[in-house]
Amino acid sequence: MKILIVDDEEMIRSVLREYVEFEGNEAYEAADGMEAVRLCRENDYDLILMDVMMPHLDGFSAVKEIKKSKDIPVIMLSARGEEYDKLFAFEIGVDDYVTKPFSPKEVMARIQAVTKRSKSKPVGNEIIKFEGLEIDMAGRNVYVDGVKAELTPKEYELLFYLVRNKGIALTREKLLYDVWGFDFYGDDRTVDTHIKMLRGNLKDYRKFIVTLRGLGYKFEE
Amino acid sequence: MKILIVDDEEMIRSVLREYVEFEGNEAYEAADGMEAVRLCRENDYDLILMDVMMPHLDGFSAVKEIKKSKDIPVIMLSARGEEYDKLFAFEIGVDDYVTKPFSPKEVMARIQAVTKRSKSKPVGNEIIKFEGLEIDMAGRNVYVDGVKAELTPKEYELLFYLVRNKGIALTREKLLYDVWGFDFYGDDRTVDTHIKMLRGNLKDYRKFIVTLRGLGYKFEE
DNA sequence: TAAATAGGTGAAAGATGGGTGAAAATTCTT
DNA sequence: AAGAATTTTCACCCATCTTTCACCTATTTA
Repeated sequence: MKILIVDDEEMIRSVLREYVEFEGNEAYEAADGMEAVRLCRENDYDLILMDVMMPHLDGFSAVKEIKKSKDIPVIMLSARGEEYDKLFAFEIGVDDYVTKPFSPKEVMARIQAVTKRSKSKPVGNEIIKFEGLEIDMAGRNVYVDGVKAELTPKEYELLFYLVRNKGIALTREKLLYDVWGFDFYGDDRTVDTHIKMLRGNLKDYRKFIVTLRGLGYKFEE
Repeated sequence: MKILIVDDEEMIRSVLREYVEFEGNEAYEAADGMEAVRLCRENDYDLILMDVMMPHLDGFSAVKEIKKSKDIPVIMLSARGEEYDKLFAFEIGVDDYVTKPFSPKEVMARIQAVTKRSKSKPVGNEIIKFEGLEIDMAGRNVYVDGVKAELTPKEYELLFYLVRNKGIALTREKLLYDVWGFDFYGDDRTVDTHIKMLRGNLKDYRKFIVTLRGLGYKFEE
């Protein structure tokens, strides 16, 4: 098993590495969220141990970014008393979390549990329907009145994001950050163009994508 | 929640029943499509777990028949490798499907997902009410006696700000600074005009926006 | 009561924002 | 390497929104 350890403290990384390797795994290290994201783009890991508080890019944002392209189990490491939203953690797909200071043994036990669990993780085939618009996020399929709509990758991402946040007003900035990624530094109007394309592909159901003048867009049933 | 389990194998039915009841739901059983259709005519269920392959009347045909009169969420149970037309499943209104052999846990997760989805239609967004005035900040919606009020961006911003600070006296200067932005160097009376427009759009509920002579405005319940 | 002050109002000029199409840049295929 | 597909930028245009301002009415004060 290839395990990526992400923490800004060299000491913690080396302690974890020792135990991870002792159990017969390969350990890799990253000193902050940014580096973790970069490494995950280029390599495949079986599990990530991710600290919450780090310079440059915090653990949550990093996980969010990584989970966009790869579904890797994640265990968060947080300092005792560090307040964070567990529900939020669950939403972005964190599998478990450990509070510092932790015993390495405890971490190893969590690793065992998570990897065993994720192996039997079911694949979702959830189908969401809005009138004649059918959306299968897991299967990356969208049907317009029963006919498969051929969307580009960005269009799928954008639509899925809008649907996941249906009824909520989303600014262009938020869309760019969450759909395009924190590292996208481009024009706001990029969103407009993709919305245009998406609307074109949704035919009659373009009505679900509502423009909020002066703000952005939202998906509304 | 009343859940109807439809499968010709007694074993599968009882396993599912156990889990369904464990989660605090009422379980009902049918051994084939025909029986399921009959039961649905006479009773109301909140969800149906329907096997595809069954004697007398298969799952698809049964669902098609049931959906004619009642819109009940359906999760299909299909054997691995059983080939069937997913598009057809979409069309007749199947909400999700699970492949056998499945872990009961998996099925329960799907049930949760499907029911949560159909329940959370009112998006769970916080809607603040003042008599017949409903305000949904996340969704950028304002309803006056149930009718959507079409506000301009500034009007939304202004109203939301007033409501967030309800009961608090706000000077024109503070409103300009917080709603318009620190970099706005314009006339005080701009606020007046927007208040006017806002009041016009709130109809009877204009009364909530109180003028404080010599000071500014406040929102008061 | 008259004058002074503050807020309400309507109209009109000016600014802004978003849809759109096309072209440029990038990425993916062959 | 060339070609195709996709993403991104950008400028134009029009509808909408914002802001100002002059005038009016209401309230307060002298």
